[in-house]
Amino acid sequence: MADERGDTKQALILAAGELFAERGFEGTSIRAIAEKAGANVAAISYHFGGKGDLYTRTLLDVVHSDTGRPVREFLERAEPQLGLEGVRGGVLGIARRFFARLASAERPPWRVRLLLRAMFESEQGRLEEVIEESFRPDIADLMALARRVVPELSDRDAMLWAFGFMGQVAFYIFVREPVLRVLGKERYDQEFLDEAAEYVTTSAVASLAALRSE
Amino acid sequence: MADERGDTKQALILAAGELFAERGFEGTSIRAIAEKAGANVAAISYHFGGKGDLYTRTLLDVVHSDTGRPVREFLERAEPQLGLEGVRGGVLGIARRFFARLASAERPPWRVRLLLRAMFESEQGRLEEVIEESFRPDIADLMALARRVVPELSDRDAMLWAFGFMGQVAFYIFVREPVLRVLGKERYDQEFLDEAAEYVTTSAVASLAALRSE
DNA sequence: GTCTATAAACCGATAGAC
DNA sequence: GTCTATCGGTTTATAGAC
Repeated sequence: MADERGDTKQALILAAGELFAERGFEGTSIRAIAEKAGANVAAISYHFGGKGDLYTRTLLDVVHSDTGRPVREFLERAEPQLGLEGVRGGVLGIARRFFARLASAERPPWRVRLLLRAMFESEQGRLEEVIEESFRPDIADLMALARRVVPELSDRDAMLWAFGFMGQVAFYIFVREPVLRVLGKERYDQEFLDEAAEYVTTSAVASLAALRSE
Repeated sequence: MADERGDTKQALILAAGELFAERGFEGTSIRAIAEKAGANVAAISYHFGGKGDLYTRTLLDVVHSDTGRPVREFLERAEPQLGLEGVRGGVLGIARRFFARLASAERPPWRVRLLLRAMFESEQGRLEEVIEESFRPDIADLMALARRVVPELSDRDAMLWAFGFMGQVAFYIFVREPVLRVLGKERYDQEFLDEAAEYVTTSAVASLAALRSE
């Protein structure tokens, strides 16, 4: 930390993360990374050991970059018990924050895309860390949220509800291109993201109500 | 067809499809494909022209392999107008057929995974064909199904409902590894798939009801 | 800490024998 | 239609000069 500026190192992580997210691990060469980062290829071995270690580093970087945990934060300030009307505003806020990442300029969407890709390509190392530090906590938080409304919800039902919510949101990231094609758009615009967040919320609340009345 | 046994060719398509689905285009070498197919590397150039053309061929093969269109088939035999109770059985059947692909041995799950990967990795060619012949028709069918229950549904709402349904199902394929890890299972078993199909149906019907009463 | 030069392995493609 | 042998290019990684 004392004798390293960390400038090149950070530039490499940033460039690598973006390239890995868009082209995948195998589709990204260390030369492309170095070029994008304005650094030398040898710097990758020097700073990280190799391409695989750099990949791991980019994943950890995204996982630990405190982008905020919308669900957790809502849980902390919400009432211990919620009605269907009370939970709607919370879920909508969460959905909006998730969807905001898809189009935000300051926090580029490749981060969440990198995580999704890592979960998809189970081969390449460090999936363990992504699951335990990102996926599992998010699912657990969503399950807790569901139980604020329906306390007697079984583990299985709460989990299915959480998967259903995450699945709907994730869909817009991992099949982005087909969705945009069908929409006839070049990129997600704010209007569509708002409507999508609104619908996902409606769906989640309605599903919760259906689970309660079973 | 007359002077080719088609044995090697078919074996190559099958082996390539499975490898592309699991490791991606860049992560799969023609040597690995040839070995898995029990053929020679040169056979790939001979039969298809090159690796890229073989990839295209595997995609077209999956798209055109008439695995059945559950939604379309239900639409054809269902009443022109459906109540919420009437649609539930149909949606459940559709969901079950989708989920059955995740664990079936005879119709291997890598086919749908290959399609999803192609939609995710928008770079590699022939995405157009996958969208137009698989994604768009499925979405259109789902939208038509929604309108059997809520005829006055707007395009936007019908589409969001379709995306929501597809998203939930796709989630279990796309993030298979993390989901299995959280479930503490090695692979999807019939019991879980049944419960998941049941929940997705409940969620879809409840969402439809919510859209109708808005 | 940065760079050039290069090693060693692998890649896709194919010429040419059978 | 199948195979071996090989070409030319690219990959990751690193030794060694600065």
